[in-house]
Amino acid sequence: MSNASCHCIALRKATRKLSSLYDAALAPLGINVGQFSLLRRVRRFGPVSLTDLAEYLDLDRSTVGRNTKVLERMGLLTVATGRDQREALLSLTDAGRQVVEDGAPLWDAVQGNIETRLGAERLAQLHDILNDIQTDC
Amino acid sequence: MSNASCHCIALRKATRKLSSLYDAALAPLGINVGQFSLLRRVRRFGPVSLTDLAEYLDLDRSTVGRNTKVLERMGLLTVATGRDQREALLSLTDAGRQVVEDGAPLWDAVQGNIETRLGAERLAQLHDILNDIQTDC
DNA sequence: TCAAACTGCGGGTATATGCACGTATCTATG
DNA sequence: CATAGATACGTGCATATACCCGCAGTTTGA
Repeated sequence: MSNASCHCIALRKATRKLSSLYDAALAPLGINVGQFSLLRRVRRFGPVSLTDLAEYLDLDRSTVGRNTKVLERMGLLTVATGRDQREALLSLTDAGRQVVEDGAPLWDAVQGNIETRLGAERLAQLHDILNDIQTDC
Repeated sequence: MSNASCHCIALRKATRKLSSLYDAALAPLGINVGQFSLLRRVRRFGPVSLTDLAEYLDLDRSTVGRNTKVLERMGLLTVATGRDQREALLSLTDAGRQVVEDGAPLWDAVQGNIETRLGAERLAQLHDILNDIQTDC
């Protein structure tokens, strides 16, 4: 079976496509799906440090640091120093909260599209498999 | 169901993990899974233009152009001008062919691991779903 | 034949992502 | 209390990825 096309490449390809779908849906807000996800995490867990946020998002800390810089420049979140002066505590600005709120229906729409297209069963299969992939290392 | 976590983010996360697995396996060769995939395509279809290769890989042409530059710098492929002087025709060098050959067993190993871990059925489900995602736009 | 339309690329711009390294800060121990 | 070790970040480096624009070479239609 290993002669089949690379599972990794197939996954990457699908990820690009799916990302572009979500990105297109959120485009009216001027943010992409990664940024939307990050903002929602900050809304939910903020004020939160970069390290903790990176853990939640399962991304490298430095990646999160750079990604937040973009959102900070956009005025969607602020970075404050905590009691521990090393910590960069992230919080949403009013604009950031607004974007998350405005984005919800847009995100719901794409998410719903995907669910309709794939159906509940295959969707469950997908998440089950993805989960396996992530927990195997 | 839309309250579940974002399908796109889940896919991206799994893609990062899986990519790093493949990358680790190919690390002895000094290339990553994307580069390995590209080299194999060039071996199979070369000499091939950037535009055609981009189509095969389902990547943006400029992305492929940049990615090939890295491999060219590594001495794994060469860029020649075709009859149509605009075309950049890609071919593997001897070193490139060697890398593809040496990489085959390494790639087989990871690919096989994944297949063992997921099992044939779930693997078929995965590809079926990924295929759907890609063809829906 | 000659200009218009088309095509193939390169480069600029921007984000995403991870690793390695350096700096500032905190903490625990002698 | 001073210092070694741990922790939180930032930055440099490298690749991945896409979009847009402009240049140059090609093809085509009048």
